[in-house]
Amino acid sequence: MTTGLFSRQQVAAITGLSSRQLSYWRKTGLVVPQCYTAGGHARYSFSDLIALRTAKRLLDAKISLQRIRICLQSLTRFLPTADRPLVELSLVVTGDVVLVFHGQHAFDALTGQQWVFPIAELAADVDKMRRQLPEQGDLFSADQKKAGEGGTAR
Amino acid sequence: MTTGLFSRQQVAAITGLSSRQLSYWRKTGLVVPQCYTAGGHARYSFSDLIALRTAKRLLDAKISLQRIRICLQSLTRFLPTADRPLVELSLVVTGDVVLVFHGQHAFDALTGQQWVFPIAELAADVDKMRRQLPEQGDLFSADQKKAGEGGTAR
DNA sequence: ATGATACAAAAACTCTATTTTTTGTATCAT
DNA sequence: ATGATACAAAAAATAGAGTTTTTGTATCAT
Repeated sequence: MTTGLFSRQQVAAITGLSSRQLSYWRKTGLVVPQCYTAGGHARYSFSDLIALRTAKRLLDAKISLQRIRICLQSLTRFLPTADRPLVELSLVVTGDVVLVFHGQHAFDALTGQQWVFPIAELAADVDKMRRQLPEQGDLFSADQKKAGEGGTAR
Repeated sequence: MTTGLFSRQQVAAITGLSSRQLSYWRKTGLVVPQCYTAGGHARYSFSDLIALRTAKRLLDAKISLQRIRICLQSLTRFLPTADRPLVELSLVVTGDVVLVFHGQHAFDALTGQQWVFPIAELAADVDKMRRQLPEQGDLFSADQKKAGEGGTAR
């Protein structure tokens, strides 16, 4: 029943995008409808809708079209298995960045930088530091005595 | 035993920060030691170490001091319960952004924008769109017929 | 209705020059 | 050793002019 392909008007109504945007995005290859009528009119599939919706969200999040394109480039570069990133992946968008979460990893779709500070790592750091202290044990106690002036500090 | 307070040298050795940085950060209020000796010498607590370490990580991640300060401001604004964000919270840093994860929410510590695209939401959107279609049912089928030219499109 | 085109306004980007921040090095007093 | 200070180099932020991109509006042909 709703195997549907959607016309421009419908897509505009559903996604909140303007006709102008749809045609420009089509022209520039950002989101291209998956099929056309014999008459050459665009017909958007459901997955197209999702791509459009995602792109609009990115736009609403102040990510410019140019950046969205960069995202798509690095996404297909880093995740070649993803045919249509805007459809398949989940993104965290904020400020200047589009974060992509993929399994254990997270990376910035704009720069490709893979860079995460997981909670666990911070906890591990505390231990690491604690373990580092013995090396300083000598200096430490020495200074502690010398700095006895500090006295009641706690 | 290791209830310790740490001297400048020790802190520098442990965190990898320079003396200059420690004093500048102290002076500008980025990370201030929790206590001083009677002689007026800084003594960093363990939680100070963590704050310093976190700040250094942000620096290494190309977040400038100025941005780190902005982060701290919005963090204490958005999460007033967090006394020392650099110690308590876990951050995801990438590119230009410092993401803060706090329970279900995530937001950009730089802009304060709270903006996340969870996977679940995307799935829900699909349903939402599907539910929106009936409203367009009339146009839809009408257009489908008219656009019968499209024929074999599937 | 759709698509193509043209023109103009708005938004975003680039590049450069300038200013401010941050850090290193060195010196001095405690 | 620590902290304070001063000077200079490096890094980052800011401001502005000029360019490109994106979008709205309108017109026309199918």
